[in-house]
Amino acid sequence: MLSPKINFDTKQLPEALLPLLTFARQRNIEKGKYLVEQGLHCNLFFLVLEGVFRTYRTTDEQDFITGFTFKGDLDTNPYSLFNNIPSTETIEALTDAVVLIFPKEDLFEARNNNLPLQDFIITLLANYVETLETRLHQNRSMTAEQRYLQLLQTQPEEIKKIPLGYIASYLGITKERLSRIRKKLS
Amino acid sequence: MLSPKINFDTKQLPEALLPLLTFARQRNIEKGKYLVEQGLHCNLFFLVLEGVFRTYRTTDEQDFITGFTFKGDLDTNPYSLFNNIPSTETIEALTDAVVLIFPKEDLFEARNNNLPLQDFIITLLANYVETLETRLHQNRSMTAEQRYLQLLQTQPEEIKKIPLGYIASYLGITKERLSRIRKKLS
DNA sequence: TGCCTCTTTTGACCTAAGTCAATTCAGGAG
DNA sequence: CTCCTGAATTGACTTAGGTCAAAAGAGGCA
Repeated sequence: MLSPKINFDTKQLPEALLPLLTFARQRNIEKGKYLVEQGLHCNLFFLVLEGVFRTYRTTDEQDFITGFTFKGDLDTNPYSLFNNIPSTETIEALTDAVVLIFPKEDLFEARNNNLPLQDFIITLLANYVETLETRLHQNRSMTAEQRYLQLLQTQPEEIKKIPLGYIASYLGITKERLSRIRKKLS
Repeated sequence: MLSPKINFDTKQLPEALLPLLTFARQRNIEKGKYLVEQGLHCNLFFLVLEGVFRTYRTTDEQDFITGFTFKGDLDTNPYSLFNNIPSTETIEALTDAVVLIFPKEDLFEARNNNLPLQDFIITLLANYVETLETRLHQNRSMTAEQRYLQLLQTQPEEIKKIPLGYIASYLGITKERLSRIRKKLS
């Protein structure tokens, strides 16, 4: 996810995004379908109205999950979107989902004469940088168990919907290890 | 570092930064001095003209190095700068250094009527997000030795100037381990 | 030249987490 | 209900990397 928990009630989108709303299309996404694909150009960003997504990178046949996206989160691959190059990761629906899609052309169009929108994007990215740096830091300073407990604490509801193997991949550990951690904690 | 290797020859700054140049102040920084401090508001970004910096986070008396900044790199704490909140990390000169400082007020002033500058910042941040995601990914998919080799390959010159203990911290390992990795490789 | 301090190296031992392989469990399709 | 398939658990064993403590280098400077 790029942004965690935007406070949206359909009409309660962030001010800066309102001008984009006329261009946005609501779409149903089937479980297992991709919104962004590693190797292909990412030409949208989206807001999750319903469902769960995972973002992952594939190397040597192996998937590494870098994040999850839940209801109320904005997501995209900023590197691909803003540099106009192929995406370095895949974003896949883990459940049937409903999203609000903002096509790239419209975003870029709107961006040209809309300073609040630019500011909004900058803040979003700056906050995401912080999220990533914190994760990097916690990966070194905390044990797998501590990281799992922390995840439970920050995302108690959402985490229940995600298979153990995916959570393990996100935490950077094996499924066996997470299984044992859960056993120990119960 | 926020940006790696800007192609600067004093006058070869990125187009978008030129309007900021009149506000920029060149300053000498003594070894050991801070440009940004964890817990304090970050009110600048800077370009390294000479010297080396390290960025680190402190928890429980322990420092964790999140990155180095070399000649030609831009750096700041974007989270603090753009949200106007205390910095989550410290940026310290590892050697005597010379930097070009862009004060926050001037940046924010210039940002208001300068779309190319906004675009430039967005690209910078999007690229840094990618750098961080790649690091996070490599921390799980590669061994300490592979990560060290890769660092050697991408920063062969710069790395020579940095004490072993700092490199180890950056790689997320102990100094003893890095010492052994070096021994094995020689 | 010699002393002090900081950095790096080396050795012995420990532990968190991975690997592999065999079960067990759970949910959907007939 | 029963079968099948993918997910989760469990056990036995291995390993990358950490910890602690001591020794060896390597400047800087009086």
